[in-house]
Amino acid sequence: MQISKKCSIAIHCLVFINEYGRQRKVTSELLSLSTGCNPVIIRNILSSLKKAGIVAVPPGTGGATIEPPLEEISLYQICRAVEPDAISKLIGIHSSASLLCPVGRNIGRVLGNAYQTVQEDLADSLKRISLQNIVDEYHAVLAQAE
Amino acid sequence: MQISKKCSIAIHCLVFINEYGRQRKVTSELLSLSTGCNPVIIRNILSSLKKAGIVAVPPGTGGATIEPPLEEISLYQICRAVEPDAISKLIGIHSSASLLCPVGRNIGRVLGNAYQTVQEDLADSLKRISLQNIVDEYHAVLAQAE
DNA sequence: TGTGATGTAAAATTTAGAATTACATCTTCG
DNA sequence: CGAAGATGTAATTCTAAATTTTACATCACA
Repeated sequence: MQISKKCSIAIHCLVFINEYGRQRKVTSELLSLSTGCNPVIIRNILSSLKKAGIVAVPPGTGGATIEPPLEEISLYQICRAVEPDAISKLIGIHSSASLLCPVGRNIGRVLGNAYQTVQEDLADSLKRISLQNIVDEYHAVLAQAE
Repeated sequence: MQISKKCSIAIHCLVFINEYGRQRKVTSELLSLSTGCNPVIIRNILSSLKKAGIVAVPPGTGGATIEPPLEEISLYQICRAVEPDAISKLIGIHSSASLLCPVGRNIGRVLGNAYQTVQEDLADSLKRISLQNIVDEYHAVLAQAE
């Protein structure tokens, strides 16, 4: 029960800013048109990305730009910025187990330990993909779509 | 938005069956008491595990048993059995992107390609953990809890 | 100082997950 | 045979989480 589409929307926004940010001012309004979701969601996402140092948004006047070089931005950072505990809550654990049963009393801890490895593997996997990779992929898909 | 607690409940059931299945008949009623969730959910989960060849449930008389050796059952198999497309839908993709925008038109495919790698990594990670590992961990936690 | 932006809180809506109800079916035992 | 104790599953209801919307405060520049 966990990684929502916020992460995908964030990537969409970053690709868009990268493509068009030099030609025009990219506002949350514009991004909301391209992504098809509410401007408020965009603002929340940009706000999170800003706090993580991934984008800069000048106050008052608006218009987002990407801060670090694309190779240095990983999917992990994006995901982490937008949904801080998506990864730690990757696999849901039932909280209703009976304390009267030895299995019920301890299953939570057992699962937590086992899942931690998986979560670390997932984090590593996300760290290996950079925004640069995504942008390259975007251009490849774009070229092929003609 | 994705891996539900069904997977955890399934593991709970399997550990329980492994611990007590030799002494008594483990019914869905009993498992529902230990897990704290509805007998129907347990039956659905056992039914999925049965189809995947992980447990056997004699018709009519009831009482679940584990089929293959514990080392041969991976978390991947369990997860797969219980929620066939949890992994392929690990990270949500927004479907509302505008077709009028080049980014919007192609972002779905771009994200799909990028996420596929992540999904494969996750699957590999889940394959590396066996039910035997979980049972060992359970006994370790049990010993430590005294 | 008015306009076009962003930043957020709070409420409403939608959707997915989980629980419940209901009933069909199966096997063994009295 | 037929009642009892199980599972199998469809259909419905309930609940919690995600998403969207509304509303309004704030900021910079012309």
